[in-house]
Amino acid sequence: MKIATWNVNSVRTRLTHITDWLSEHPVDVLCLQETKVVDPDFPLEAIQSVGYRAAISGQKSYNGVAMLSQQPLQNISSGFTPIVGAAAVGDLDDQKRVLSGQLDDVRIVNLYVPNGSAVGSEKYAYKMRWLTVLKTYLEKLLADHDALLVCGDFNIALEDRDIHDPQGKETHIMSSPQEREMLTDVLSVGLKDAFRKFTTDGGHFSWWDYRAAAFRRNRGWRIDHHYLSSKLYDRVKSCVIDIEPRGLEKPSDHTPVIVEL
DNA sequence: ATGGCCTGTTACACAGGA
Repeated sequence: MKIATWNVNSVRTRLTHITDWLSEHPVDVLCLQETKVVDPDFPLEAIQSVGYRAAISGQKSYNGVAMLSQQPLQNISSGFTPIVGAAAVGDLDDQKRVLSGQLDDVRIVNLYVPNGSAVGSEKYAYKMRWLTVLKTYLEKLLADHDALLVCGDFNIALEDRDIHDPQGKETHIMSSPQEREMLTDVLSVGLKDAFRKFTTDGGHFSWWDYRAAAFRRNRGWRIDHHYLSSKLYDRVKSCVIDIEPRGLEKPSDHTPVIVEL
């Protein structure tokens, strides 16, 4: 089984990149983030034309997640609320960032973690609050599903080897010590990084800034991840980053990351 | 040289991204 994650920065603008990629890489499930479209306007026909169906949770202009799959997913759930209850979630499900579904025995969670804007900002506090609820959400899911895969755009690079240049990391969004501690705490529920099972060196990234020729110079960050429960971590065969779509005309600033179970 | 870009919006500059 192959599962991929890709922040496409607008599903409509990136539609041919997505359908071309699926035709060349027929993964079982492709998890998308930042679809930036309300559900009635999701480009379903184009997705269906390459043999996929879509579970979607979108909103206008911002955020939005989708799961494209060849076979129908089971037990699709959107947001934190169905798992942890409305009281714990508050307003956090107003932004569409969480989608989950099951394929065979594998429970898949697709996440678009808040960016956080700048360390210490209001959006940064929102990111921390969101991650606190995420931990509860994953704890509850793990209690019912020992084969759990949590993927998406985490907007956090956990280690210095995940950044082209760790200088200034203490105050930079995505690498501040508080963010790293918070994500480490979330993963302590029982999840491990699939990519680091196979690749230990630096220089491997999933996002490059549009500015300053960052991709050409490989000045990137590894912020898109697949985290696996112990059962799946033992079973995972590969985890690779496909940098090719980042080099296309008018690309997303992120590129797909693929696991094979 | 510490900035450079991109997307969507009842847009015509701005918010948000990372």
